[in-house]
Amino acid sequence: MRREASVLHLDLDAFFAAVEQRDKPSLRGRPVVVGGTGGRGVVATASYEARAYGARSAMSTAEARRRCPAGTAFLGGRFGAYRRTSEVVMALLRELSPLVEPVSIDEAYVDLAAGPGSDLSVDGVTELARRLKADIAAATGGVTGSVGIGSSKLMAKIASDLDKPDGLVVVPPGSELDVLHPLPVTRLGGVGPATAERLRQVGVRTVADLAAKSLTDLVTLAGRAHGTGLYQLARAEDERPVVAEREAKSVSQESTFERDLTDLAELNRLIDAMAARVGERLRDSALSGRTVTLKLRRYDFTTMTRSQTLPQPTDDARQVATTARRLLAEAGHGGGLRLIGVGVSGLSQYAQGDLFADDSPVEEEASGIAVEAPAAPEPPADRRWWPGQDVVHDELGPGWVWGRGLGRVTVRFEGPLTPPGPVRTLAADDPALHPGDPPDWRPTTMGA
DNA sequence: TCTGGGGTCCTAGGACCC
DNA sequence: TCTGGGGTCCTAGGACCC
Repeated sequence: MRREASVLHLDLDAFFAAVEQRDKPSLRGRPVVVGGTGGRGVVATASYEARAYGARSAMSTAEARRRCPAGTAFLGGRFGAYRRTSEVVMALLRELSPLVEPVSIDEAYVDLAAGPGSDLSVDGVTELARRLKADIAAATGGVTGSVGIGSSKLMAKIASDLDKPDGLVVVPPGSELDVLHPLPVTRLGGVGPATAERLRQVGVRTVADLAAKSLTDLVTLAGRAHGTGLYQLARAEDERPVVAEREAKSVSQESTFERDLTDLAELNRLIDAMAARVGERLRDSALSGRTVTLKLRRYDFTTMTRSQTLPQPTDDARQVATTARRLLAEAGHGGGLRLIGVGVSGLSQYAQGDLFADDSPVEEEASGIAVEAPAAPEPPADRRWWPGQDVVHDELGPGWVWGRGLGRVTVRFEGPLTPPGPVRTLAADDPALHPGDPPDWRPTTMGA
């Protein structure tokens, strides 16, 4: 805990949904749910309008559909658009200080004490946050964020959560415990459902209750590391530094299927495809790893992992795939699998095979698909389109997919800088309709 | 039509080594 | 030769986060 409120936490509000509402004017002010739109999808983000009907992150999309009224937009994610917007925000944070720790695409800590601004008084950081929020909204086309500032990561994060959305809370140094102690323990990072239930059983509901427990009690209850952590957080003791660069510890790829799969050849082909993507990502980041992990989720949702550590690190898709296939053969797949994941951990900087790797196109071969899989059947025309997708029509211009089915696709033709636009239903195989790029939300100043 | 996908960190037991 | 102790690696699972 520092003597000044010099740690800032930013949390963008309902971020995915906010980007969708920016780019799709007809959705502004209306309920929007972003996430998996298939039968086994879950909600990634619900707009505040959708939250009013009870839609929540991590809820199954089926449940959100039950709760939300007709006309609610259920969209798959457009991660390229989110990433671009996030980069604009992170760049603004780096103007405050070089020490910026992104936690996720929509969240970051900033160490203001490492920045050029010297006024770390409560008034000073409040004014800084006010300007930051205005800059973010202006640069992103209206995406808002909640800012918390305090004497530690703990307090900054708690503060940003106190007044969502579009909030600004500074916890003055010295008042940490006044803010912390009345809160439910579940507001502390690291207290999830399991820990909350155990704490409840010993009469702990608030952070003040937690602070009354002895270190020994908490270690017994939650384990050595976690118990010690809880003991300190309850006292606002938090010395965790803001860390700009964190090295990746693992790279993985997983997929839940629309229906449970039982066919070994099909499962092996999926392993190959996932291994190919993992290998590609490893090589993109110049990493290789020694431990290959296969994750399986069975028909009954029980989850297991099987791993094997190789003698040498690898970034080779074939080696990852071969290892994962063997792990699957040993683990079995009786009853059917709903999910498979392939991952590599134990990472190091340099790929062992790099010096000798040919740069011929091994990837298709490595995936196994070109070698032994029958050619994937061309998906039906309407399967090319998914809700929320950016498209462009040769005559009608840019727009986005509202829905699809029965050989048709419904598109709304509008963009971030247009008024709400018209809806047209087209043949799914309309040759004039193409996948599009995320639209630019910034008004063009030069002729583009 | 229950329950995504990408991660991190911790624990615990057994193997193995000194 | 009847019983040690510590350290590291590997594997599996669980809790948690966004």
